[in-house]
Amino acid sequence: MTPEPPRPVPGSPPAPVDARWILHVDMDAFFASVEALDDPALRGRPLIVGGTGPRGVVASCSYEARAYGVRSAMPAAVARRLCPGAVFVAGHHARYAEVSRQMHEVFARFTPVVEGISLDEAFLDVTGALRIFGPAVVIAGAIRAAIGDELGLSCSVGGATVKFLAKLASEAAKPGVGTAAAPVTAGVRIIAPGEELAFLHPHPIEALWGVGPATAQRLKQLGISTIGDLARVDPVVIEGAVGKAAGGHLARLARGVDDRSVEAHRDVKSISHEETYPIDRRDRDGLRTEVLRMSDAVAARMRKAGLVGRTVTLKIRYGDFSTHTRSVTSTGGLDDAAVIARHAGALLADLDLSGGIRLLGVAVSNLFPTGRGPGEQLSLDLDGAPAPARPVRPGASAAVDAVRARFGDDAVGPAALLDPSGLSIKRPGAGQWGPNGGDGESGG
DNA sequence: TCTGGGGTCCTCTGCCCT
DNA sequence: TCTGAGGGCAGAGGACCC
Repeated sequence: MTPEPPRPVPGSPPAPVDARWILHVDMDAFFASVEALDDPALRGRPLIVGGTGPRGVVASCSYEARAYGVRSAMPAAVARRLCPGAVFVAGHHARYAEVSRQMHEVFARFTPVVEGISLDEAFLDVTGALRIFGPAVVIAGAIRAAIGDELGLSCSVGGATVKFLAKLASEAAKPGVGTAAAPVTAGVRIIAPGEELAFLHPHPIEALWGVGPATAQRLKQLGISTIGDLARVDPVVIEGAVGKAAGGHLARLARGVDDRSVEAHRDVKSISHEETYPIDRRDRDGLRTEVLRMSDAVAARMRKAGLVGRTVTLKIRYGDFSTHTRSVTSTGGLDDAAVIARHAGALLADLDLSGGIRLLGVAVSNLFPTGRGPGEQLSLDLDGAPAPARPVRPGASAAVDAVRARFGDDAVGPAALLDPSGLSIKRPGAGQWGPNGGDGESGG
């Protein structure tokens, strides 16, 4: 397909065609916008996508909801209090993934070098496209127009010669953001070479990628509150405050130095599944069944990705929100639900559950492609005694995958996961943003 | 106000081996 | 044989991102 004819964005500086140019595309209120796209009745209303139960959080919200102070990652209970009239939607992850694929089809018309950060964000290295489509500002405008015309969605695009500045620029281009010194120009903000530090230094340190609440607190104790402050401090002092790796990295960013490239492909390092329960749990037998269910979910995703792993990690979070992990590393690769569950179950057996746990999770890391790493997986009996090593073979797991591919995820699974009626199998995935409260939609 | 789920990366500590 | 240093690795936890 041929890209849209480029539309110049007024007010943005021209970009030289000989520099490296990176764009950061960030969809505006993505999940909420997709919901409103699919259901016109939701348009123009305060809309909150996320967990609707007592322990849910806000994953995305419309700009109408933001006007009430609702923000992403906010507890759903707080959001409901701030905006009682909001419509709550549990969300449709598969639909968001589908729209995300369509976004990437648009990106691919402009450059093959696309790094997806999440469903709604991506970096694009458009250096090679400059001579075809024009300067970065024109490409940014064309992408934004194509997303709007073809998908019916709005996005913000930032552009710069380095990655993290492109991201900051897209945030500056968001609706409602902008100052007299740095006005927003139609959802596009380009940081021209030479303008970097003037744009960067007034930002608070929290704007830097990698500075969260804990790091910001430490830096503020040193009297550092803006990126400009950070740039004026000796990097050794920063390293002393936040550690060598992070300190050196932040010191470079504060000077506008970021040599990271746009990576079109990144290897997956771990695959996990975790869930928060509506009320704290102490039932060890029930939790062992949960471990099996989560192991089944993780194993299925690993096999789908063609990966096996060596390290199994069990994660629990107690009622007081303290989080603990226990892990074990096997000598061979594993991708079988029963084997993962036995490792995780043995780790669970060593933990004290008397205080009640709110979250349980199973993860597998140390991943490598099937057939490319250690060729055996160690099996543990449920009582923790190791069983003889056996080769990794498709066997029963492959049969399960084949049945699921043909008849759906609920068609087959471990017998222990049958519900009391025996008619259906509990599956992972419910409660993407925390346990839901009931019908998944309320309010209005 | 009370904190999801799926990730990555870093630091620290302890153990084992040389 | 004992001890200490140093490297590599595993395990655990923390911080951060979207």
